[in-house]
Amino acid sequence: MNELKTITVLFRAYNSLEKAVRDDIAKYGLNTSEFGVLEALYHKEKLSVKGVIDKVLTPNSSMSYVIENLVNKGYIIKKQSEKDKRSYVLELTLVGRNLMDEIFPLHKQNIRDILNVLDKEEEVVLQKALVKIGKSSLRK
Amino acid sequence: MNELKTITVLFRAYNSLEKAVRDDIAKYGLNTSEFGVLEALYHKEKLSVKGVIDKVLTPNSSMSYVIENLVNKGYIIKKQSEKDKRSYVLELTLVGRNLMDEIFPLHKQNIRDILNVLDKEEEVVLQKALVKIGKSSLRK
DNA sequence: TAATTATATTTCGAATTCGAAATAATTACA
DNA sequence: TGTAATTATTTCGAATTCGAAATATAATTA
Repeated sequence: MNELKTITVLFRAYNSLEKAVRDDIAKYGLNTSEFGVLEALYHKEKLSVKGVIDKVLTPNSSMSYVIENLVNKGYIIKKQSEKDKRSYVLELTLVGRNLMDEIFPLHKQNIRDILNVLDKEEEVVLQKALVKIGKSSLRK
Repeated sequence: MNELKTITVLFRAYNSLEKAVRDDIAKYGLNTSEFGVLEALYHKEKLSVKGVIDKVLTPNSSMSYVIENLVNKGYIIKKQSEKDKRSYVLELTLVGRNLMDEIFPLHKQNIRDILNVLDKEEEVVLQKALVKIGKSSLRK
């Protein structure tokens, strides 16, 4: 059949899923990049800028901008590291944490509602295949 | 385990795959949106702007811009439809077609090289799961 | 046929994204 | 130790992306 079908359906699935997430998160005045940073900090307490970059999919040149916006919105604080003065440590503010306490469960449920069209086994195979693809595309 | 693992690996797989494609196509001075339009026209001969939009993932507000660039680059022509004067018909120029004759097989091979980490069966399951997810996220 | 609704496309303004180069601090190593 | 290489982050400028509103034409309906 069509040799590119897999990439086509992957791109489509990503796009509609990403849009569902984007629309959901937009209700709280956040975009996907911002949410990614908040999510990373929500789970890790403290992270350097580099630490966040390693967790999310936003390139460093965009990250400064994203972080600046989050600081301006009052959701995170940014402090120069004592040990390594090149580095800046990020942390949620109380407001940021409260926001995530509110949003995160809804976000998670929203995604689960979508993914629950898959049965358990199917989801596991999917995960494995996607991990393989992720690695495989890096080697190019 | 982690309930969000599936979306995480999906986003990662998409990102690295998309970057591989982007870098590949960038060699020819095209971005992903532009390539999507050329690809649609490469297979369909003629399409209206709407026809293209229905095939690719670019929203209409961005499409005008993408099309304008492709016209300026000399890869497509755009002509008002006789039947329906709201509509504009797009078509590859000879230059555009030659370009695609050159690029498309390489692009296809590039993607197959990445996807061939999957065995046949795995790829089929993946496709099915992704189609389900695509539909499921639209219903939100 | 006039008025209404629907469809195709563009415009607008603003936000986001990117790669490449710059800056600043740290580490390696000759 | 001094110089080079590496790492963390930002800046810059330009391109791309988006949603919402506008425009223009076509189809529907009263």
